[in-house]
Amino acid sequence: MTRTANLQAVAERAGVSVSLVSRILSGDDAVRARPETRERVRAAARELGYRPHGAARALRLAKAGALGLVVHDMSNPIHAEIIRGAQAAATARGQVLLLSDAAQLAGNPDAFAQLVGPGRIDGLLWQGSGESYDDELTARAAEHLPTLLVNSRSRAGVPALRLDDERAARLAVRHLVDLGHRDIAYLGGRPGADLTERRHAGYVTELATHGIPVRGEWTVEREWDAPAGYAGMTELLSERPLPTAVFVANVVVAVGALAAAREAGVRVPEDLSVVAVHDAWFVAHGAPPLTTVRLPLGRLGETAVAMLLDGDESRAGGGLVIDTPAPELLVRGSTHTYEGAR
Amino acid sequence: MTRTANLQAVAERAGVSVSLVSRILSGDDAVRARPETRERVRAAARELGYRPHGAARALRLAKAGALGLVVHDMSNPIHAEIIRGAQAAATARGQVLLLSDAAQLAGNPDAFAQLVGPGRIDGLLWQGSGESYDDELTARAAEHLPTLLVNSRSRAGVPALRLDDERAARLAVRHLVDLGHRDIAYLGGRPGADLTERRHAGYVTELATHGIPVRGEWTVEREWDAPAGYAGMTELLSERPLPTAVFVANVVVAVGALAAAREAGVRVPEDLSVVAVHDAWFVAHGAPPLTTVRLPLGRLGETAVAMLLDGDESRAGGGLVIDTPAPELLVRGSTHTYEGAR
DNA sequence: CCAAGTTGGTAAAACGTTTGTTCCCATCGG
DNA sequence: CCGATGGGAACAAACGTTTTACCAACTTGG
Repeated sequence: MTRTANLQAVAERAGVSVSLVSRILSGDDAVRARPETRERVRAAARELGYRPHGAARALRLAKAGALGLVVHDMSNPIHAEIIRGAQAAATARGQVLLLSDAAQLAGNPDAFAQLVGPGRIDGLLWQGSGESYDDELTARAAEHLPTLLVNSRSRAGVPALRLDDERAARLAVRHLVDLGHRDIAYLGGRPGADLTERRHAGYVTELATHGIPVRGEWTVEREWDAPAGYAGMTELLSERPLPTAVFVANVVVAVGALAAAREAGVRVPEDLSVVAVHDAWFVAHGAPPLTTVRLPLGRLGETAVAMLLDGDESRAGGGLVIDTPAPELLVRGSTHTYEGAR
Repeated sequence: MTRTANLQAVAERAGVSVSLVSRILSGDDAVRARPETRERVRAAARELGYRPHGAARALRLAKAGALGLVVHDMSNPIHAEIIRGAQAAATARGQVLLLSDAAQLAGNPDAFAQLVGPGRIDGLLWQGSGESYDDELTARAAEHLPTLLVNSRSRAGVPALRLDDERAARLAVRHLVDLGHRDIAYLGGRPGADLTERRHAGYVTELATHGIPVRGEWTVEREWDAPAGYAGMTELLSERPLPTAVFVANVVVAVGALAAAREAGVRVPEDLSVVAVHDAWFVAHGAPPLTTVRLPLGRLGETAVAMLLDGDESRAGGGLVIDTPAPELLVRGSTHTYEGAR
């Protein structure tokens, strides 16, 4: 664990000044040096195993070379997908990614201050969940740093990037309609969250397009997790008349919903068709394999990083929709033609 | 986005020197200052919204205040659990976590150099997958940084932390034996990976304890993902005689295995009992809900961070097993009493 | 032969901290 | 009355970079 060589060590070995080494190694073409000198410097750097000191460079350049990424639940595969995209974009552009958890940050002011303080990160990506502290923390961060909300509409004046949730919802609902369903329920996420609202809007719009009235008792919103999906589906199954199909606003919720249907003895897809927004590897292997609408989550992460690095985040001032690639319907085993009254 | 105040600004406002401000704000009790001076300094800092500059501090202290965490697949819920634990421990101890992807690092030497170079991180956690580049990269990192392999045995001289896989395997197998099964197959992960080897060892040992011979054709190893589980189970189901129970070395593999059984018309648990290592939220809602053995993955992440921060990583020189809390059997719906010959 | 330009570099400041050392002044013991 | 002590604070160096400004030695044109 020997102390790594710095510029001065390289300079001494090559018999030149520190400043010359810096310029040559950083590929500064404006500097005038003999080819043989350049080669000597490079050789010295190589021999000593020189690697630039991150903190020193960050200090001098007033650029951390890092981006912060805050998520509120890593075990959610949806978020993992966003992280992966952000990670790839950051690495490709020579930046590192600093990961943190929203709930932990909310409970630890010092950690938050450290993260958004000067000299740590050059920009912040926030994948919240609509918790009350999200707005406060992101607004505070935005005072000091380029900040971007991810998978959300713009809140508290902070720019945001999101997906075309309404279109995804319409695609899913239209699939059900195409199969002959007219009694279609909506199972959402946390009430009031804009994700569920936008997907509900798509659901309503698509039904209207086909002249199908919306029944209030077939709209249930609980939370973004599987237990909520279980409870929500249980509630839907207590309604009379029963719907013949359910549009679920999130694949995680759908996992719980499928379990509830199974326990209630309702067969999917024979008795009830189910389609959900977002795809995840494990629902493709479920019983039944779930029909889903895939959205470009990875692209969302990539784009967010790119905008932050390009200082372009104000373009998303009022919220910006990533709509390519377009939402894609993946038909699997949880949706089925409506066969008429049972 | 105004430039944040530095120590000098605070010093001027309080009418004292920079060094005094630094000492007072860092709570240095050795410095002698009048209480009124202290208060004046603190007030000035508060009014100007002073927050220390991360890079400057890192440079001066020769401590980055950050730990690197490299994982090889974020969408794996097992890894998410480890990350969560590491994240919590790091935040609690005032460190930030720098996340990176093993495969991306392997393909991008510059990114790797930047990550492990001086002034970025004080230590490295590596959650690999047994890829060939893992050994090389971790060995290189270990030359410069305290490095710890996570969920692996010690490799290439790099210290490692792992869970009690053998005990977990024995617990799972014993559960099957207790249910009356004697024809128990093993479905593992990537052949040669030490994770699958240790779990296989537990399987063999536990069978031996009960005087049950091991049948070679009932041991199948493929990969650590669901498609491999599907293929592996399909292979097992082509054997004659059929086993009455399968111990699956990983919950992700088990998801694919269950799908294969379903498609083959083999009922779980009536025809075949299945138990897997590791727990994940979505298998609790599956059909059937999967019986699993939970291991303290979060604790693994926490401990790794703690050891790195305490400079204790050499204690794990030859590999160290985290065995508390103990593996826990979660009996759900995928295991069933053996009812005798079918 | 000399001024001007070019070549090949060097010196030094600055980024914001932390910390070992020094300095001034008042008080106190003798 | 004088040296020692200690309280209260300032000075200055250092961490490793980057970058602006500068300089010495040649070369060249007239």
